[in-house]
Amino acid sequence: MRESQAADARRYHHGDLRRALIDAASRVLEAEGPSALSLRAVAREAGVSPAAPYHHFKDKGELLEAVAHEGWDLLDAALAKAKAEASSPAQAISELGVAYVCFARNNPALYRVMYDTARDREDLPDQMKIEGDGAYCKVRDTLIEAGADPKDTLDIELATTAAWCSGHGLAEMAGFKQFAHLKEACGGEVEFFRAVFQHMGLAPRPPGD
Amino acid sequence: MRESQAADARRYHHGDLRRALIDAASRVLEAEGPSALSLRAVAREAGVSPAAPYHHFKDKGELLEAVAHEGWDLLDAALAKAKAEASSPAQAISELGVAYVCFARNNPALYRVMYDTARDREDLPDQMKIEGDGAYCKVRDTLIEAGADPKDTLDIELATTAAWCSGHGLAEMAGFKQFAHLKEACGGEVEFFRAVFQHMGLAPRPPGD
DNA sequence: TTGTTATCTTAGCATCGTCAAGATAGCGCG
DNA sequence: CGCGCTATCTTGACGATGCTAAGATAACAA
Repeated sequence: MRESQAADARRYHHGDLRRALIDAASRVLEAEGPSALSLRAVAREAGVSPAAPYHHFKDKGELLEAVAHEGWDLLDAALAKAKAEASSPAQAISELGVAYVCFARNNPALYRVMYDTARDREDLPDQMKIEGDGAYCKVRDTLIEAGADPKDTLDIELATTAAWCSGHGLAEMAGFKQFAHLKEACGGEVEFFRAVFQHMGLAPRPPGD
Repeated sequence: MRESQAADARRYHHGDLRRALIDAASRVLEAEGPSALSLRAVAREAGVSPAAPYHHFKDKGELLEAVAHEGWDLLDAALAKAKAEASSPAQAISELGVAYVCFARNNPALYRVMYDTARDREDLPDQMKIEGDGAYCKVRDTLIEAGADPKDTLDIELATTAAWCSGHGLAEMAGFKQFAHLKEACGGEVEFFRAVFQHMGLAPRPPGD
């Protein structure tokens, strides 16, 4: 019997179509890229009619938002893991950056959807809000742990913004083959990320700051 | 003989439809945003049938590439102007960044098309090529003029890449209203850009580097 | 003038997002 | 158990999109 399944989700005819649609969308996204992510393709992948999604999402954008939301959660988890594994706050900053860019490189289509939907809403997801304990706050906290003055709030916010923008910029650029030879010269993609971050002042600089 | 009109452009029935289509696309883009930029809308704006563009562009992507190309030229000009007006090489670096972000903020839809088409080609336009005298090279030259060691080519390329990524990252983020209060606290949008760049090590740092 | 060829239009195809109306199935209530 | 209610899903349709094929048209070359 299906009634015993976990989660308080709707489970009428299909079971939990909302969940199934998000998963189907993620599958299509990974397999065929963002341009192939049509509502009808998602419905097809989930094995339902083209109009079925409209009983769970207002429109296509709302489905994408749900997919993006999962993406932000994944990114948040990746950053948390990187922070936890760092040996020092100074190292943590650099590792957060590397983890961020690696996430974007490993999930390029999802990363794109995340920012595209954010742009459409002219807003940012909770994970990047100044309040709370999202990814943005993880970066800020790490900067404070690394020695930034927690009392100079403007300076802290600016530094966090600078770090986030740097990571996002590199994440978007890293996909272009223009940088292939630089990655090679650095001895690998991750090493390339580290080297670029050093030039951004995000990696620990040998002499005192 | 091409008749007397200027430009060696095609001018059969319409005159110069290729040119007119690019202009129409730019107009649609500025007026209605990237999501409204359909081939049919552009044809409508130019006053021709929906199939007419296919005699001048292989497909929609090629039209967008043409629009993007003009965008990169505009961006290049904006950077050249900023560099020319800077009072010192160190200032020039910061001013290049500010000019870059301002361009993106003043032409958000165009900026989007520029990078979207570049992503589709998995390549970057000439303006960002390592060779030549495009925008990328302007940044690199300015870094050298500001004191970077021109012999350490890897370091130079990494520094240029870091600068470009920082600018792009800030350009993309600057559109979110999340940062409205930061802009206010800095006393304006441009001042906000400058402040972020300082945290990225792109603005001139008081003590010698 | 005549023929050629580039240019543009008309008509059509498959797909997309979305909606309205009908069918279906699980649930509560008697 | 039976009845109805309502959420869920399907069918069918509309307008719009990217793109193609076939025909009309106008500039050029001879």
